[in-house]
Amino acid sequence: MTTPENTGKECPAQALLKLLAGKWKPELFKLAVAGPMRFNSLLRQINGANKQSLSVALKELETAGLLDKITVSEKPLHIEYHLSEKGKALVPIFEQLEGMA
Amino acid sequence: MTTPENTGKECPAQALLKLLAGKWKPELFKLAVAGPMRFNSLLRQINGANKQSLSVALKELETAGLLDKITVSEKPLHIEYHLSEKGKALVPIFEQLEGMA
DNA sequence: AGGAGTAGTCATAAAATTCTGACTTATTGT
DNA sequence: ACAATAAGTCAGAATTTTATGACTACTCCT
Repeated sequence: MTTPENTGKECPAQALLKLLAGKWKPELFKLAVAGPMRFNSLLRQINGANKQSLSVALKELETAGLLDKITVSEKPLHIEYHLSEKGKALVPIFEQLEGMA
Repeated sequence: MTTPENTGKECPAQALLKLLAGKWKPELFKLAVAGPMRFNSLLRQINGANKQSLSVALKELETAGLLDKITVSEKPLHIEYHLSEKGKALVPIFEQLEGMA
């Protein structure tokens, strides 16, 4: 018993909920559904957001496998964040949530 | 316009997500699905939880209309927290989330 | 009348999240 | 060569969330 608390059997939904509820996350998710996103654009279009938080949020969503980070090696050479398959699977859940809010 | 940012058109899912993701919330929700809950019992059975946070969490869930607070005027005279209809409507969403976690 | 149980509140403290502003690295346009 | 754009990182500050421990008020049992 190295950890007296939370010894494993935690709520499975907990982690996912916390991930999705973080600041700017739902915003990002919604935008990702609409199409590929780019860092600096997000910074401009999401009123009030700051680099740091967006950066962290994107990284978390990516780590969780909800977003794919893609380097586009063309013309202006940039990075795009796309909704992954796993991310798309969450869309109906978001819709239900919005439906009952 | 006390708040210069987030002037209205926010993600509808945002608030609900934040509500559900707070500490002990999923735990409480799960227990509420299993049956009526009582304050001191929760304090004992939820390892690591503290009065204050539970109190606040219950109040928030109640305010959001997910739990009903019922005073039982019988024998030992106590209070019970029940899952409301609105709360029950969230159950399938939780299940889906758990399914993909 | 005294002790235990139930359901909290309150002020304060510690911890986690989010924000700010300065700085970085690489690519592109003129 | 220089400035702008793109995509960040970093340290420190401000804010928000959670946790602690002490205390209240009411009921129940003996």
